[in-house]
Amino acid sequence: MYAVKAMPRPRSLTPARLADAALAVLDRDGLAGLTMRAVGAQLGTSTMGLYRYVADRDELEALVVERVLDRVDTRPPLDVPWPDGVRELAGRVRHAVGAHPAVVPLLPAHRHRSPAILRWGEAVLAVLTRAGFTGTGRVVAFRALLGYVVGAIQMEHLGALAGPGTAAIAALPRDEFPLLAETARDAGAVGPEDEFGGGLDLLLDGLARRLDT
Amino acid sequence: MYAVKAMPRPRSLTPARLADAALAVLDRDGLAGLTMRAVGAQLGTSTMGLYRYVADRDELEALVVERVLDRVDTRPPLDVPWPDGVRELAGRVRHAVGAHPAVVPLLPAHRHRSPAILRWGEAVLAVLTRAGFTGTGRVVAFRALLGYVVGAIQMEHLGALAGPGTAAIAALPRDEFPLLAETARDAGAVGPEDEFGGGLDLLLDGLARRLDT
DNA sequence: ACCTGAACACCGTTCAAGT
DNA sequence: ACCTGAACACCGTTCAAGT
Repeated sequence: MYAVKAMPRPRSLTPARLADAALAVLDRDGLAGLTMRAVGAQLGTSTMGLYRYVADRDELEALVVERVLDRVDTRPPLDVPWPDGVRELAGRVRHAVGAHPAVVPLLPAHRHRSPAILRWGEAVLAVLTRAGFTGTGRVVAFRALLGYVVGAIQMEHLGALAGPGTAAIAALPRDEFPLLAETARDAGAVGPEDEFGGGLDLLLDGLARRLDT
Repeated sequence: MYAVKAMPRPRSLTPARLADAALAVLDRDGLAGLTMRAVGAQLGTSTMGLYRYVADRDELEALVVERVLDRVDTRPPLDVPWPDGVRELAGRVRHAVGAHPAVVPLLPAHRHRSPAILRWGEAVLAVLTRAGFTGTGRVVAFRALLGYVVGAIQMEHLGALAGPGTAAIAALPRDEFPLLAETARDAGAVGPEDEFGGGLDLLLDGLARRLDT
């Protein structure tokens, strides 16, 4: 009979539980409320307990970002025309982020290291490659889509034209910003969905032209 | 002879000097180093002295953002074909931000309230309007351009494909992210200038198609 | 009127101590 | 091995006091 190794005390937390708690705090109290102390309290453990699972606050943020993005389905839709495939993939990210808007300010800084976003990027590239993009053309296409999706989602949630900012802009001095005021008024007729989709369609049309020639 | 009002002691600072000092700190020490204490030290005044010119840290950040964006020429280029006009305006913002990359993380939060960005938006709309865009089509065009410019500039400086991130991505497990690895390798042949311009051209082509029909 | 320094209520994180 | 609380070095900001 072998000597039984002394059982180490089981860890009381899991990365998943930590991520859930941090996201709950973020949703409830916003980014300013997301502190190590608050997450500790949310879990009923000491603040310092978190450091057993996470090296620092930065890693906690990465965990929250991943918790949000991990939900997006990253299987490439290859059974539809490629523009529809791109629309579908872009829409999935937009939808996942829309469920937790407080995470938006964290996205730019943590995008690189997110496995979920990497999987999503691979899916976008699968669709683009199937469509016929290669080499530097594919690089530009991919970067443009990524840039647009990142920027548009941010605009939607930290909104200038859409959302609460619209009214403020529509009230701008008409003599100094006549076109901006007019455009803000017109913006009322365009929902956030159409705004996101409309801009994406512009990009997709531009991409389609590259494929023709 | 009138009684001379007691001269109030002249203010020792100006908003411009404050903005300059804050930008100098930001350029030197990065966003984490931009503190009220550091800016006070930079000016040789007390920390609390700043509060006479700025309500809080948020306003200090807005001042820095404005200091960077105020340099962009916002006269609409109406003497060239409209796509060139848009390229020119987008390039000016990109150039101004490129001179102070540490300001990038501050842009999304302070974009709305920046007079410089409003003037820039007015110029973009002038070009678009001259090109023939109106109503909701103009709204979508404007928002798409804004979203792309914001997103692409952010990508360039917090970079995923371009910059230091590229090498990391190129070293990804080839079996899990084959297309991402391939694309990152191809990205070496595309400079940041071409990447920004190439994506913008896609958008402009899409916009041109809207005008034809 | 303008500026200052001490003090307060927070942070993230180090570290020695508990079980 | 795992968890804790006190303590440290920072923040932004309030407030009473100085000239």
